[in-house]
Amino acid sequence: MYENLLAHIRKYVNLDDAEAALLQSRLQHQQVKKKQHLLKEGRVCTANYFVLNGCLRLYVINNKGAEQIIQFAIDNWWMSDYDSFDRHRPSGFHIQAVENSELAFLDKAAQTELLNKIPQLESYFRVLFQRAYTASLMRLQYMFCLTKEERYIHFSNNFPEFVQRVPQYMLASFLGFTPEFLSKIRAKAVAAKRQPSSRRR
Amino acid sequence: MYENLLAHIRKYVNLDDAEAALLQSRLQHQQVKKKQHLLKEGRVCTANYFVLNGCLRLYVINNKGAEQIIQFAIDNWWMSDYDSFDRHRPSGFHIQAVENSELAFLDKAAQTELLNKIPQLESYFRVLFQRAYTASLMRLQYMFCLTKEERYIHFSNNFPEFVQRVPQYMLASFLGFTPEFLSKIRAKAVAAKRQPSSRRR
DNA sequence: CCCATTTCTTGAACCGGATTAAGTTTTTCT
DNA sequence: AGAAAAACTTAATCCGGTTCAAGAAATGGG
Repeated sequence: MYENLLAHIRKYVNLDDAEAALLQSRLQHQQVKKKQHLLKEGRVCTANYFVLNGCLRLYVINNKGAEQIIQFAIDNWWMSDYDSFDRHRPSGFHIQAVENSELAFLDKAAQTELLNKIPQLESYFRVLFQRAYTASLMRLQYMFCLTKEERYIHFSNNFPEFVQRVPQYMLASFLGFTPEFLSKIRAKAVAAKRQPSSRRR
Repeated sequence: MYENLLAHIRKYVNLDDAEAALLQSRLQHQQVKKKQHLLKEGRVCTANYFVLNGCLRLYVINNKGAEQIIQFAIDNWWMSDYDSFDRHRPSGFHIQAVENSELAFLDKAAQTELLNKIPQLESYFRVLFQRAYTASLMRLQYMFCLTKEERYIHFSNNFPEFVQRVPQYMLASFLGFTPEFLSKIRAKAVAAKRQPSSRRR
């Protein structure tokens, strides 16, 4: 059980058998069906979720009542509202399954205990948060420096499998534009493929 | 020396005298003048900087040749290109002093040694990166959900001192719009203040 | 297998904010 | 103090992308 998670942790730090056993004894397992919520706005986020397989999304409802996707989590990613989780404050986010998913999770007590008893986990999460922060700054850079069309092209070149995996309207939301505009970009790309010479005129 | 930094660390974790002494022995000190660079695009980032006082900015040159500010660091903030720093890869960023600033910094060897010898520092940085990541997701949320004018108003309500501290064209860049547009927003705000009743018509 | 729901597409009208260009004010340096 | 550089303002024009509306296609649950 949780072999994928243990393997993921061991890519970054060493865990002896006792530590792995302790960790496994505190991990909880959850199956969620597509569209099932793990967190709703106004509730306190009580878990740090690890996606064994499947896909989650974290989103807000904006002032026009529309869903705005802030983050996705796929296989081998952690997801939580860390501010709500750590400080026991009501969350402004929703977390929902995009696909039927299999999750491992730690509640707050388990997370705290494990960080105390297994110092390597502090290293593990330090590295993960450092990378998540770096990735998030890169995302801000793309938001600032690229047009919406360029952002879509860049993203679909870098994560072609992911583009196949989620509905287009969710991808549009994540990239910061409308589904209608994404349709237009794709229509343009198809037209360009059909008559490649026209791109050069 | 470095009392501010030690105090900052001790807000999050315990450090005994020996650990504090070890840390201080590895910290280096640097004064930088306004506009002086700490990192230029194409170079490897060799330090993790802590701002004792002053202000730094991290920016890129976009495809139109203009500076795009990604992040600021003021008193008691760490700043680095962590990807470049950790993996010894050429950076795509510039780091420059916005004001004359006093810095403490750790080079890669010192950072590695200290993280190994003082496990609490892993906890300290884990917490800081977790918060930085959370803050960065909030920033993405504002980028997605607010108009540029709303973003300026929100930011200047939340960080009024900071708005006073940096040139307007840098603030405009950080918030993702042009200096001309910021001028327009401010002109509008002044007009509204002069004739408050007109806001209600 | 079929109906309901979800997702995707297309086009016309519109708008938030960029661009360009010129002038003004403020700061800095000697 | 005086000149140069840096920072800010204003206004006209333009465009990337949204909004709105309606229909078409795909998906899925009973």
